[in-house]
Amino acid sequence: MKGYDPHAFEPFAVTVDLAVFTVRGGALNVLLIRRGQDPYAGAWALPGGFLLPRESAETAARRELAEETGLAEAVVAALHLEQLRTYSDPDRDPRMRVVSVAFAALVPDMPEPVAEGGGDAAQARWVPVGETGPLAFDHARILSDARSRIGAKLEYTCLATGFCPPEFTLGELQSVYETVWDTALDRPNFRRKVLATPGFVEAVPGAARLTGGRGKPAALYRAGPATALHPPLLRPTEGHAQ
Amino acid sequence: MKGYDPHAFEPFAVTVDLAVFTVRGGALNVLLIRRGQDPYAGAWALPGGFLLPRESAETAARRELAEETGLAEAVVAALHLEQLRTYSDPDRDPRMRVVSVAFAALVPDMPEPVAEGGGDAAQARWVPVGETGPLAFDHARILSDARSRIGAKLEYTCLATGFCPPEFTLGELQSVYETVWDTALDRPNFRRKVLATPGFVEAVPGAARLTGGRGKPAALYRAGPATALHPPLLRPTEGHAQ
DNA sequence: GCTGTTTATAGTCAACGTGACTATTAAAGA
DNA sequence: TCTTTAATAGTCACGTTGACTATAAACAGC
Repeated sequence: MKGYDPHAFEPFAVTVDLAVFTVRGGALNVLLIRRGQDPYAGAWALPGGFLLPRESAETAARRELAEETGLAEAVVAALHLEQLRTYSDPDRDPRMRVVSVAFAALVPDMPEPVAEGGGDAAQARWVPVGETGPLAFDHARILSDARSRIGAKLEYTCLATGFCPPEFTLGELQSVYETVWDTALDRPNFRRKVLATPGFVEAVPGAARLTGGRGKPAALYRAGPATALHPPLLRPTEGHAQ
Repeated sequence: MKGYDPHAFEPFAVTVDLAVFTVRGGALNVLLIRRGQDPYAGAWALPGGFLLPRESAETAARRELAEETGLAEAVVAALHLEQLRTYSDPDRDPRMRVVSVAFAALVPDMPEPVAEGGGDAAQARWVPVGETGPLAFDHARILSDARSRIGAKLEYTCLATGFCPPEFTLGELQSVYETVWDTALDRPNFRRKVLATPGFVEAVPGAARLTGGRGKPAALYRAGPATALHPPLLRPTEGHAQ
């Protein structure tokens, strides 16, 4: 089955689809674009597009992300981008056979809703997950898969810092967990756990942020070199004992 | 970028590649086939092949698995098959642009090395991971990714039973963990943990296997309905405290 | 049969992580 | 100044886990 006779295989179109998440106003938001073209014209969809002839899926995903969000290439190159899975149902696109590699990306809360790429995608905006209406193609399914993957990975990786600006307080980090998991966490316990995990966060030498907040000023932290969380930070009320 | 102008995208070939694992003789083995055709002819490779026009990647993976192993369709349909990730480097195939969706599969130790599918693949055999020489394409990378994914999933899922026959002893289950992780586990502690996890295994009503073994006969268990392991069964010596 | 080996199973104990709290400190707003 | 809000410090009991020891039930060899 691995012969390379040109008639032995079917040509497919290959796309990437991106579930780009951010935490905004106490809710987990996802980036959606309004489709301007034929299948599902006018519907909201995840950003994405076709692979160029010499692009890998990851390269294409970062390119699309830069185009769609208007972020600088250097910023996009540093973002957490994770391949989710590939969707290949024969009928997932009404027109033709399209195989799509889905990615999940995490970005800190961005100043403006979003810029717009070329003249192709009509609009782009942040929408709280759960308030997205029906989406084009199987994008609701992709979004659902991405959401649960991100939630699960917060348990045993350090990627929560990907939702935070370069310097952040432990309160901000905790609210990332609380927003993604949609649960409340005990503040002292969260703090104890995060600080007890070597390399998760590291204190910024001097400074404590006074201005905006209306409580005791919090210390600032940066993301540390660790990527995994051992032992994991399990979310509560997830149908398990202890 | 999501227009459907037929000239807007490049056609790709799409394949599936399978990392099929089993535990044989105290080692984790992977199923390899010897390529009979042009690119990398004579080299060992993971089984796989092109998607048929109306197949999803998962359907194609199960079809290839059945063809390559000679297992009955019903058996293949019940196996644990998990999408790993998609490999899309532009140069991963020297001939053309091929995007491959990789899967990992777990099978119990099978009686015979393996049957052979059509007349296409020259040979198929089980090889201990780590004793595979160089592999065709980027299959060494895929195998490596599959191996670490399987090892990680043993920690927080119940899929270890996928390596076991329908009825098994706790000693056999433990040796699956020990083989995949390549570490020794304390037997009483392993037993306590497995039995304390509701739905992981359930005792077979009557019977204890006496024949083959040369110690006290062990009780037989079946895989239970649970799929997740909460709290996880963390592997030791993995660079973390406790 | 007896004895040693092998494996399964039972049980103990201390260390650690975690959930549930309470208390204190330091800012902003009334 | 007093209240409110949030950060930080600290306590305590419980459950899980790692490291052990002990017993039971088979077989192999003498």
